[in-house]
Amino acid sequence: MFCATILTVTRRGGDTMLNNLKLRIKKDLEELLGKQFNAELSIIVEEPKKAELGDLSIPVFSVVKQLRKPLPQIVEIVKETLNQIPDSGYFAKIDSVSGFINITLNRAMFAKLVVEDFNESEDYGTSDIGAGKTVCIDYSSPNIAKPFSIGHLRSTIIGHSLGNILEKCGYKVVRINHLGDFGTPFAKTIYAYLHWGNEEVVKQNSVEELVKLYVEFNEKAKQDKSLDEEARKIFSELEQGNEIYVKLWEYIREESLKDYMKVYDLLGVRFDSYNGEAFYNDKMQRIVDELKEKKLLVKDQGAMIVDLGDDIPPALIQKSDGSTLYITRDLAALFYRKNNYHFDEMLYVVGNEQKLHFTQLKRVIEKMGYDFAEDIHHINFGLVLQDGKKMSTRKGKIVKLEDVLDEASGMSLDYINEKNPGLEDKEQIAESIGVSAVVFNDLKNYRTNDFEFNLEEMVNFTGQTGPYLQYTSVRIQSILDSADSNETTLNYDLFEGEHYFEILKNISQYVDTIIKTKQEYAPSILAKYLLKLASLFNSFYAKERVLVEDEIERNTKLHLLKMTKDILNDGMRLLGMQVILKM
RNA sequence: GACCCGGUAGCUCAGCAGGAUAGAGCUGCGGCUUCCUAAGCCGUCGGUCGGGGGUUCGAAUCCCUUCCGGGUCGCCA
Repeated sequence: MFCATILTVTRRGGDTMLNNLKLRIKKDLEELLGKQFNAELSIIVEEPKKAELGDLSIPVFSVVKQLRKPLPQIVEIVKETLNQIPDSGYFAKIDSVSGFINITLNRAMFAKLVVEDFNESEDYGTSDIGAGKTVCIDYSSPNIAKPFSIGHLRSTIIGHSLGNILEKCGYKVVRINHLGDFGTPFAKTIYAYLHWGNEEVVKQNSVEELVKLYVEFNEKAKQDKSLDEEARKIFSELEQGNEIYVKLWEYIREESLKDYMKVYDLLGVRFDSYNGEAFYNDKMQRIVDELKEKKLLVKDQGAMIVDLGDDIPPALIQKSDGSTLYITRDLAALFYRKNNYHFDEMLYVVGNEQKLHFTQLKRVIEKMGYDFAEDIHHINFGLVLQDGKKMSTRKGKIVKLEDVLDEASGMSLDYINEKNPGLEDKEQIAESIGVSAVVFNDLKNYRTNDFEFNLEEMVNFTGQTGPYLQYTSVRIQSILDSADSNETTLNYDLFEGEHYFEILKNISQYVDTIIKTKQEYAPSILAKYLLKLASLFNSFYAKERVLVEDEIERNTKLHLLKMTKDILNDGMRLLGMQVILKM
């Protein structure tokens, strides 16, 4: 009877069953107790810290306070009331310990619900919170003519992963690589190429050579201040459509993109649009005009600015020489996206250091009188550190992401040669492990924090790492491969066992975890969840033999394993990791 | 100087819409393989939750203050 209700609610709300149960208990208790005492009460239903205490827990201190009755009396009243609610059929036991009422569920009954829900669901973990909504994500967005460094890693994988997670929640996702293919730095490269560049050499090794030229420019500019002036002039002319510069621009952009695609292929990252800053070159005047019309633009020290109030600095829209700035192009991009993709949310996966820029961007939109400022989210993230310092260079050289990925793959291969030398497709698998290790190492850390990039730790591939997840999945796969798959009935009583139930409970929380991950735009939430699930399985594996004689027991275990593996694989996919079958 | 972010075990990090004895991984130490992949599992050592006040029955979590580290603050992106 209740199964039906719960399953319906699950489909509709996208919550896990355990969470649903919590919410219902909360609501029912508040209603019944409220009626009884004519008071508005807020009941907390949580999970006890220690599993031995029970499956659900209700601290009653606040009730004691509000109703001004002795604690033991309140405990009795709440217990009594708990027995009256419709869900009480799920309770196997209700205890109380020093102000906490602990409920132990009828685990077999609960397990049946979870298993049935899993079986009936086509893609477990999906929800409809994003149905009919579109989200644009601006991520990766490297600056052209520079190597794809470790610094671009975070934006790329956080953005990619969030895209996957949003799709899982039913959103339509538009992935945008807002290439930094414009601006003064770019003009510097053009100047250097024209003056000191060698066409043949650049053709051979384009990006590397272009970077050399850019560096050379900056070194010479230190001596000769007029060079910066020259670059600004070139940029201004490029903006006006100077043919030579435009042609050069196209060439450099093409070559750089080719280089980046190698990394994107390695990571499995794809975009719907590669429209970079330059794309908006002819779309900015409209913005400037509109700002003028709305009397928001003022001249200040020769530049055109929008005043944003006392708490933040004004936004610089136009330089003294009339050329545009970063925010001008971002405004143009924003309106273009709003008009073409009709987004419900616009996410910018960009580092912490640009916080002010996005605050200004939102404020300008508000000042212009648009209501979608609140749909703009800066998905900020911290630095990648090495030995506590920003990891952009190593021995003075920029750390290329490709090199890091190669290094990780190489280490994986060493490990395979040591552990499983006979493995087929070793190189391919080593690459999957290495790349995924780097990806996971990033995503397991909470976004906004800086994190330590520790190659040493990745050499070990042990503990809270990508390979740990892959290994767990592979282990399960291996068992499933060697088992006959004609499933019969399951013995739900087995789920009374702690190590069974813990896994099952986690499985039931998958949807919730994904939704929370979306709400906080924090893939680390999903990453930590997967580690927990993998860890629970590995403990189970050490304790229980799966392929036992008893058919029903065997099938029950196999089914638990299959659910676990499906979630691990799906979760890894959402994070942008690669799922492998053997290692 | 102003604003923002961080400070939890030797190291890397969870926990922070207040709740039970503060958790993981790594490292160290000690165990586990006649049996489904030991990249695993189990045990153990290790903490004034930066310091000091306050609110509360109860604070790592909320408020104030202070110290330390990082970021940002008009013609870069």
